[in-house]
Amino acid sequence: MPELPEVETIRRGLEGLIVGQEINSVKVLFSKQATAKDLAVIAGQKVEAVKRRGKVLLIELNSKLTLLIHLKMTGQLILVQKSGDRFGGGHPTKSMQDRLPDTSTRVIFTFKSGDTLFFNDQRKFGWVKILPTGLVDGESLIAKLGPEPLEEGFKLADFKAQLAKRSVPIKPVLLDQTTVSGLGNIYVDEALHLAKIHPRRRANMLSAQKVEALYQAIPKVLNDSLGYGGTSFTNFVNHLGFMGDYLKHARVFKREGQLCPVCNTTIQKIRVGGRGTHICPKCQPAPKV
DNA sequence: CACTTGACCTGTCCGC
DNA sequence: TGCGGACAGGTCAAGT
Repeated sequence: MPELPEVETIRRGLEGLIVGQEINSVKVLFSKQATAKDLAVIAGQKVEAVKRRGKVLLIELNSKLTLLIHLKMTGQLILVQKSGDRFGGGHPTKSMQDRLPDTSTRVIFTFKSGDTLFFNDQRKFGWVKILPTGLVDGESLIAKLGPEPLEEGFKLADFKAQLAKRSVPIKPVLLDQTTVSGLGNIYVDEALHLAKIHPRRRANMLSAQKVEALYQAIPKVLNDSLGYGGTSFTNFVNHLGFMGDYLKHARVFKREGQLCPVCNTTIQKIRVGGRGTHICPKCQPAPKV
């Protein structure tokens, strides 16, 4: 479930807290998601930058190595700081300290400072791996990613061309990371509602106006969510263990039975491409087919 | 090649 | 109360 806004929320949080810190040790508790032998080399290295590509978090280390982390659906990355009062009261360091590690903890990174970074993942779909920084762009998943929707490289003309090539419903096209990177089930539903497009409309049948509305809706919903610290409805928490607030402000996602914020029609939940999908039947009229 | 389906996992919820 | 089954959804492999 962590999509672009959730991973970016974690990235921003971690960036301010671990850049410059030296890693002391790494403990792998579940070897299918991370290889202890490979990760051992990062002991003694310093964090130089925390980046993101699509939904993948990239922690760059000195000696030109990068730690790649994908949270998939239930992954969490939580930093427990040694000194709980370093950033003033109120953050959950104390309680997280008591709670972690827990049964979903898969990897534990310990810093020289005494801070600890926990990679938790209830469903074990996520992964942690280490690569030479120069090979990150060629990594199988990253090499295929489409443009970052919040950056300059996301161009209307390219987006149009991508959609024109696809005859399937627009929803799976947006979920496909090669079209645009970072979207998942939440923000696809939100963007399609904002653009007033039914998720079953064929991508190559959308009018130029609809494609443009969608092109604008995508960064809009992502930025809105970033402003609320992402979306939490099952597992997502940020780098300090806090939940995101976007769901309270969502347009349609997880709101079946409630009223559309635009026209007050009852929101429905349907299935598109095997995915639970939320729509306003009035704002997003079904294609004729 | 374009597209669809199943697998990977575990916790939760629903109906009986 | 317990149990089977559906469901949650990101990505990849294998299928049509």
